[in-house]
Amino acid sequence: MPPLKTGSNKSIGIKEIAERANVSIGPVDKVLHNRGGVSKATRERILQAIKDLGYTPNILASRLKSSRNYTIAVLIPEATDMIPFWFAHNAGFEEAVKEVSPFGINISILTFEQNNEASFKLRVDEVIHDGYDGIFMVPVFYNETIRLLQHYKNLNVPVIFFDSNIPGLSNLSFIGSNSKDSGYLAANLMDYTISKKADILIASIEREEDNHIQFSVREEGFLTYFKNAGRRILQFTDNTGNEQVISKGLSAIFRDNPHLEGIFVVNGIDKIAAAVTPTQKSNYRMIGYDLIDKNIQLLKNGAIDFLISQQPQKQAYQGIKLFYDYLILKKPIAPSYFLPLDIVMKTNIDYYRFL
Amino acid sequence: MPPLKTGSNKSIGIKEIAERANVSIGPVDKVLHNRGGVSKATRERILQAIKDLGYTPNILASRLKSSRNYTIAVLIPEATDMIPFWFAHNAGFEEAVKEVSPFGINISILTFEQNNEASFKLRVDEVIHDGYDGIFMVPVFYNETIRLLQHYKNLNVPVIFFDSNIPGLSNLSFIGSNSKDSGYLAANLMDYTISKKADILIASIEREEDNHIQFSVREEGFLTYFKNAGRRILQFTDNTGNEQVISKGLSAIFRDNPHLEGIFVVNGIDKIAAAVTPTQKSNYRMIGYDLIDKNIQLLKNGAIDFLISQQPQKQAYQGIKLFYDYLILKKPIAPSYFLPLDIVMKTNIDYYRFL
DNA sequence: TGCTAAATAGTTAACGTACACTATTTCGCT
DNA sequence: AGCGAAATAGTGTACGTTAACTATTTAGCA
Repeated sequence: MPPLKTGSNKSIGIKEIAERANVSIGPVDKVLHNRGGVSKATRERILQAIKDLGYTPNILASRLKSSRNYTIAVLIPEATDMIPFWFAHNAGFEEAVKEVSPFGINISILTFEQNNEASFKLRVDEVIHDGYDGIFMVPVFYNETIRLLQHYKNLNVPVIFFDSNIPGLSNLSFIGSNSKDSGYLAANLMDYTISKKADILIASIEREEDNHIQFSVREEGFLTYFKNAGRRILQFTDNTGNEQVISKGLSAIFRDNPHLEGIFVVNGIDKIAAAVTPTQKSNYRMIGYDLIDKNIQLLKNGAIDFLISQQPQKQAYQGIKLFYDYLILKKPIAPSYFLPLDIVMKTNIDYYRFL
Repeated sequence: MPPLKTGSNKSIGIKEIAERANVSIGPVDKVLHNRGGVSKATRERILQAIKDLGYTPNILASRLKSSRNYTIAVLIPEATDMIPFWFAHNAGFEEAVKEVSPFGINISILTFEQNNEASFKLRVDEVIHDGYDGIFMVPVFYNETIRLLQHYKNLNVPVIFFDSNIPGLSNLSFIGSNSKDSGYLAANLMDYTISKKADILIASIEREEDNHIQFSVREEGFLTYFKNAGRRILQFTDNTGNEQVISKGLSAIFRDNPHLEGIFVVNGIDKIAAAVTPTQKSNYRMIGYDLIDKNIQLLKNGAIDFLISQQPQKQAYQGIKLFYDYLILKKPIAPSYFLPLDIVMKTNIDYYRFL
């Protein structure tokens, strides 16, 4: 059998289609870019020639000549010691920029405080004022997001959400993972690792600076799985952030619930896991979120059993490449891209530490 | 804080470095490509100018002009109904080719029969005879692989292994996953999902056409985890491929081993799972490999609990992009790239069905 | 009909690089 | 010193596209 070859050899350029349409390359280029100034008849002929010859633009030559630059504004919460989650995206942005910058796509990273609408508004003002060719953002605050969208809708500038979604808006696309499914998955995994009738604790940490909606959707997914399963599900919510307090609270729960075997931690698993002694831990399975350094440490030493990762680097990487697809390659963009929910444990964590 | 901008604006080309080195672009180009014909002194000056100005070649212009083409031979076992695993790579190859073909990288897929060294030899002959600019291959047969490597070593043509590795050879790199770790991971997962002292069965199907080495390494990793764990580990190997026979064999094992709770299937989990009745299945956890269609079906209907994926599409995609990195961007290539071992279950499978 | 403006079509100069080709310099040798 | 070959340096064209600019045609109107 003959080997399968890819790629075409004879390149068909605007010169060829000009020839076939009996015009010079001028009008061809005008047609290709909808720049007007071409009579209807020749336009038709050119269009036909393009179809006949199967013309595909040479993006190399195109980029070389035009050298139009696109700057994408990346609106992302600021990573802090409290919320190190947002650190992870950087690697993805870097990698993506390396690939697409020869094509004129660059990014401006604009951070804001996750719990501070004013700081978000400031950035939105900036983005509107400075004028970007694309927006890649976490739509944390509804009203300001709307404002940004409305401004850029008229300008036909692509806005893509990531990490969390607000459905029904005029953004071009969303890339991230499905929070509800992630809760459902966690429940499924939990179900496998504890005994049939054991109780489960849902633990969370209430902090002003967090994205509550996403967390409650995780919980919703988790609860959906166990609906009518006849398990007793307990709740523990801390709002101090103090390890001593958490430790005390959990100890009381452990004492009062002898059938408890699993702990699903909606957020801040580093705090929760640190508040559980190794002796206590040996009786429970703990599942939580996010491959931040602290959590990886806790996973490795057995304080955490499973982490579910939303692959932030990949979100960043793929997201930027979506702008490349849209702006340079003119490819159609799907309304949403869901990345896999990775199950990470002690024995496969090392493979997830890089992009 | 000012926004972080990426990418440089003022482009420095060979013209600029020529100017700074007080020569015309001719010698600059010669130096850049080591084509000789430049005196030592001017060579030094040019090199210095390149360093001073931080020149990076414009790959767009470079590609546009030279239009040198690279064809990569992909040596991969033929996918069949018996071994559908190799189907999965196609999507990855396609995706990668789409991205790199503007840069002149194309592939020729050459398939061989996995259990037939003669067919492999034929392909090696072909690859040697036709002359390729890169080889991406599954090194199934040792001697022929050596022959191919020796031929291309002198020509400085990059050879990259994928899926399985033969360490210590002169290939440029390997991309795939670590089979031993995958067995170890499976064991870890199994340990979580069955009770403390339960027995485990390791099941496999012996077929001529399979890659035995990889399978035994999986088993080795699995056994390593349970070394000294005090669990009883049973073995079941079928060499008929007949569902009836497998079913009988398993039933006997189930009958004789009341403490059996987990089944680790090294290969051919579709056959094994199909031979277990739903009633029987309710007593066991089953973990196996490969996201082939049949297995996905079985995972969805509960006949399989966990699948470990080696991400064949991703291997294919990343592998081809390695050639792009090496041949076009002249980036250094690491000796090995290990892809994550994904844990897939009913509740996250849908996110793994695409690349 | 003749003139002008508007509409349409054609020409051309880059973009940064590769490389073949030509021009100049260097240097050995008689 | 003068010649020619070898070594080195410089020039120019093309890759396919963009877009500004120029040329031509069409059409409106007095």
